[in-house]
Amino acid sequence: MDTRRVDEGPDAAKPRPLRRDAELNRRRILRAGREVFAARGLQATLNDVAHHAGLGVGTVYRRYPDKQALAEAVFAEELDEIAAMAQEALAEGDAFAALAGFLEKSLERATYNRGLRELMRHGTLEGTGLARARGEIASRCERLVARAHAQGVLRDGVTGADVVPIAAMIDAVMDLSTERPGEMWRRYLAIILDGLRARPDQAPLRDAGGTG
Amino acid sequence: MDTRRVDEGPDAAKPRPLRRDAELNRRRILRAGREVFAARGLQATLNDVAHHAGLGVGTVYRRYPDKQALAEAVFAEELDEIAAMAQEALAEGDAFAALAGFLEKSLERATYNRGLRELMRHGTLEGTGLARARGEIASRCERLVARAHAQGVLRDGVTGADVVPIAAMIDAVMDLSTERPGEMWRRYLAIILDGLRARPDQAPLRDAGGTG
DNA sequence: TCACAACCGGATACACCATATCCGGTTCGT
DNA sequence: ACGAACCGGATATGGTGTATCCGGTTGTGA
Repeated sequence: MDTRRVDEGPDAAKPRPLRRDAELNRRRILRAGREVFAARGLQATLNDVAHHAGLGVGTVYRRYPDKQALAEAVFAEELDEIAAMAQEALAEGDAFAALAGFLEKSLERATYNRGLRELMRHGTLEGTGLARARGEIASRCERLVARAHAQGVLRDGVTGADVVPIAAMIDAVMDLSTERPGEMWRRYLAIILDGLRARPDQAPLRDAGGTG
Repeated sequence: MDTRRVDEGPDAAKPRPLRRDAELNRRRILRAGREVFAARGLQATLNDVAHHAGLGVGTVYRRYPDKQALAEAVFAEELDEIAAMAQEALAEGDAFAALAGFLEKSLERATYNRGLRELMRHGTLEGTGLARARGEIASRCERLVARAHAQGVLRDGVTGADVVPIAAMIDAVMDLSTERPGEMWRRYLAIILDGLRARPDQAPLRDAGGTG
């Protein structure tokens, strides 16, 4: 029997604070994870992360039972930062510029973050600890789009759900170039944004629903 | 000394025709390769192909020393078919419709062909047997674009080199949906095409050159 | 200062996978 | 009918990512 927790509530689950060195290492691991996943993508190994953090593999595995756990911790932070960008965009006056600016800023951040890009390409995130942040981003995109529609600057039929595919498309352009992504993607984002703008003579945009 | 080839030219390199059964199997393999690469992508194994062809692994390895060899044979055919589509498009009167139609048709073909999509995403193809077909497609795209410019229907600054990134973008949309690609990509192709169309008030398209 | 729990390191066991070969048996071509 | 060409697929090989284990070290509270 474990007597140390006898006075905590039934399901307290309050993890005792880490020893000082352990806590320091936890941060090191998180930071290394961010850097390694950004540089080499999600396929990077916990061994890679450990080495990059200057720690042993065992140390990493003790703190994060597997890659999934570390990845969730890392990307929860990053997605929150993107959610914050969306929030800022909601403050801008020109709704089209707000939407465009959000896309540009968030994609710019993704440029040198392979892990983030792989994540947003495979989408779902259901059942992971990232669902909350993802939902927040989605709902803010929805509002961004609604605002633009209200101002009449966005083509009829455009939806908040269009943001993810657009991001995926730009990501594909970044992937195209060997080595570093470069700035080519901005060209294509511009093209897409022009296709999204409301125009007088416009043909109706085809249905958003369907098989995928 | 090999007396059988004594009267062929210095570097004749004319492979003796295959035995009937071997030739039959060669075709079976090629066909199976097409189907398997289309369904499961380039990561499919030669063992997979062999099984799908109803043949032993050894049979496949004898004909095609490795996956690369088979893949080149398979995709040379497929790229030639796409090159033919571009050729047809060059005959159409309306140059914008021709370009749009070519993109739509070729991407439609890619929809259910994972291997083809992976190929066009990674691009280069340099140093493979596919470089020729790729070059043919590229030059026809160039002509398609030039024609559209001549008719004044294409936005200033659009290049033949834009075709590959556009294809990559649509491919990314197809990848987004779990399971079969569906028809969603047509929506985004429409958006992009609208962004490509010449318009009176248009801002100049940003530079095509650069780091990638 | 001491004692012990918590922690560290990284060699290593494990499981998985694609690749490619080898060779006894079979079929084709002459 | 004879030999060359061919077939089949079990299996050797090498590489990779995952996760554990345990002897040695360090932080912490008494």
